[in-house]
Amino acid sequence: MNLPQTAEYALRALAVIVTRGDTVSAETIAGEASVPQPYLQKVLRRLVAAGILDARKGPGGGFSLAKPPKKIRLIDVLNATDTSLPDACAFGWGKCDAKHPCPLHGTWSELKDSIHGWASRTTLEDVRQYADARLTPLRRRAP
Amino acid sequence: MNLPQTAEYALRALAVIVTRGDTVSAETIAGEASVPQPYLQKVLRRLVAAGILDARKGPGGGFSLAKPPKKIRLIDVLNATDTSLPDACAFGWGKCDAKHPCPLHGTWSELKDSIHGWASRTTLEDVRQYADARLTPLRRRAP
DNA sequence: CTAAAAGTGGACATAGATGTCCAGTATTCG
DNA sequence: CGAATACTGGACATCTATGTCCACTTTTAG
Repeated sequence: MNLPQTAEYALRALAVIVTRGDTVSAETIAGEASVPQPYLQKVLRRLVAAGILDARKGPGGGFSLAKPPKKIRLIDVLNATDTSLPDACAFGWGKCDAKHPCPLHGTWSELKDSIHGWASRTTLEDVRQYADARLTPLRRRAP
Repeated sequence: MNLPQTAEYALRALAVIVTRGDTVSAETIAGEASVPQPYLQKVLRRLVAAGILDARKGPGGGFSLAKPPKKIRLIDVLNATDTSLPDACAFGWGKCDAKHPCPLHGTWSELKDSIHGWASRTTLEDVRQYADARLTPLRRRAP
């Protein structure tokens, strides 16, 4: 019941990029996010393919967000990394809903709903704000 | 971000056993829960080893709960199947807490807490009650 | 124009989760 | 007692996620 490594790495990379606010090279991201660089490259490619990141080659190149942080929901990131959230009936039924529930339906729905809610509601803007508020507290001191 | 098959199978098996309320053979469980029997046996063994189920050999034998449903939390079932819930820092930091948070700490904690809460709070008694209320509505009709 | 920086694409390797099988052991019942 | 019923334990097969490597292309800057 964990995020796949791939998805976690994607989130780490995006956290680095969004807190920096501009273009960051794969090498830098790998260092800051403690991700093996060869694999990270592969993950970043997927985020580019999904339209979440822009890539720029050549000296000074790297990766930057392709849209405003507020427009990038965690669920978009998870989709881009082939990470499926709990969806199917936990009891293995093809049709399973409130009208024709399997024995696990109630219990399982609670979990599903809360995970889906989290992934749909949270955006990179939330990550940015958190990091901004908690990681650089000096900036916010009263004069 | 799904439960491992093994854990899901364990939950299915327990749902069958708790709704029946007495000893059920592996063959019956496999049929009702749509789980391949050879693998199910392996899963059931783990639940026995963890003290969640009792096993009885011989004709009329099978598996039954080793304790009252209320005493069996989902998290116990997950532990018995080696299913770890999200725990470590999503950013890869060794130390990461509210005082020294990584950039993902806030976002990640929301998810972790809700999954942990669900698994710790929910017991097989909840599953039993749900099944009892929703799956056999006839029993509950007014006279 | 050319050399260095940096991303791209795909082949290949590995480990752990999933799943099958079979020979053994215990228990019940006639 | 002995035969049928179930559970037990472990060996073995397979597939997917993870991870590495390398040759290639594009872009910048002098």
